[in-house]
Amino acid sequence: MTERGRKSLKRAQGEETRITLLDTGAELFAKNGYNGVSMRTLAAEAGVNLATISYHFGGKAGLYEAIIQEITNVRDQIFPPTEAVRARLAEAGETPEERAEVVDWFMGALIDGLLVRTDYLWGVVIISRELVHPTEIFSKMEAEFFSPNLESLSVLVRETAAHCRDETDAILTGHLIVSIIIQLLESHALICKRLGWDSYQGHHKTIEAIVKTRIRGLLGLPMENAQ
Amino acid sequence: MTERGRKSLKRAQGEETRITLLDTGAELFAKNGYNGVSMRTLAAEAGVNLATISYHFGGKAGLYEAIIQEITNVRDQIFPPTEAVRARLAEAGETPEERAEVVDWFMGALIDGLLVRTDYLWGVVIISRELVHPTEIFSKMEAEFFSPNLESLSVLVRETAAHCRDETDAILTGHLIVSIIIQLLESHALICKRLGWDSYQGHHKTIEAIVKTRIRGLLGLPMENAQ
DNA sequence: TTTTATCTTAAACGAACGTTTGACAAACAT
DNA sequence: ATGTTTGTCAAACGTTCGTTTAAGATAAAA
Repeated sequence: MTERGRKSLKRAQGEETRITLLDTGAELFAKNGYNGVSMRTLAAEAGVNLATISYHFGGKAGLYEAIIQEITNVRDQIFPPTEAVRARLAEAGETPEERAEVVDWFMGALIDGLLVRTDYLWGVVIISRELVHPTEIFSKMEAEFFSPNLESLSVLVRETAAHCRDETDAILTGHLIVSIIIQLLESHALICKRLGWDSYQGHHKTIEAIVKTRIRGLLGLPMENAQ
Repeated sequence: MTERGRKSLKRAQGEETRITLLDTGAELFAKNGYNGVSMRTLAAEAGVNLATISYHFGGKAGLYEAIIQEITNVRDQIFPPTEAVRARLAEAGETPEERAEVVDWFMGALIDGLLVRTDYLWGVVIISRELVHPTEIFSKMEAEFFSPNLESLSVLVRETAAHCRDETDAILTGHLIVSIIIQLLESHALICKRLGWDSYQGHHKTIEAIVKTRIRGLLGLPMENAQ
């Protein structure tokens, strides 16, 4: 959410305001929930006038939906799409270690897109929060965000796991994997406190190595050479 | 949250109202977040007058804190406490399969306390939500709820896992395990939709078998005989 | 019965909410 | 130069929020 158009000075000003509101809104909504953020604090935090939000997004709900849309737009930059997974699987060999390396690649992409790069962090937290109490936008989010991502994961599980009973197992196990990543984002305060860290900064490699190893094991793959 | 005193008719009336408010509040706060629930809708949903909430709990914040306290009070009924884990580990043998059976027991207790019995479901969702944006009650929750539970888990990991690099690995892996259970609660709507289920009802055994097997693998233990 | 304590209730309070309005400045198009 | 579009702003709108008050109802204690 950092690029901006260069059409004209006046347009650029408005676009910059739009981006500022999307970024500020994502962080505040993720931290405090939709109802926990007032338009006045949001405007103050973004350094704009109260009415500017309604001007650009039609209102509070409009801004919220725009933030969610922003995430679904860059979905494939975070989660490797199903075709990419299939391609990678086709290239790889059939030995357990070779299958495991595909899993490493997938988890590496996930960790890089969500833990290392933090551009879309708050957006993903917002979306994952919507799961607890599905409202009318749930169907849209399910179709445009969750379903494709979890499809990638169940393909990965089905084609790599050493122990996979049936389709239910593949789908549920795919969900278990994404659960781990989501929760790494949401409980980063608790995890850092327990590990004596200030933040994940400087510990990405440690986390990545542990998570990759554990996911390998979860899929019944060799845990020794996670990379 | 179902037992009640029998001191007198009048006292019993008030206590019943208290319990109704705790139950109703837990569900509403879990689904909509603290700021997403108004005292008027809460009172209407519980079938009591608006002022009754303030009478019993001092206000909205008081009810919220009472709900969280309710969960920390029954913490050990959900998460096996550290001493129970150590005792079980001491009884068990040293073979991988015997270690794995201790893990099965732990996961069975967790699934039973949170997925099968649903008394404390909403409370746990509320607590896990507080993780995203720690406030002043975070320290209290960390000390009274999370720290003991995660201590149990890191002991379990340290004493059973076949691949455990160091203390960081044990703590983080313990967190990965609880992440899976928490997310099973929070995203039950999405999971059921993906699996074509109405709810978890009638599928507890399926979930339990898959989760136990996957956790065994995650810890580098034999995945064949999960029970 | 009278008194007291416990619990519920309707009504009102000020504060904060999301939204709308109309005026204003700056950069466009003609 | 002139009118239009675009973006920002302060002020006010009606609504809903959490809280408080004072009165009423019921069971226990005197």
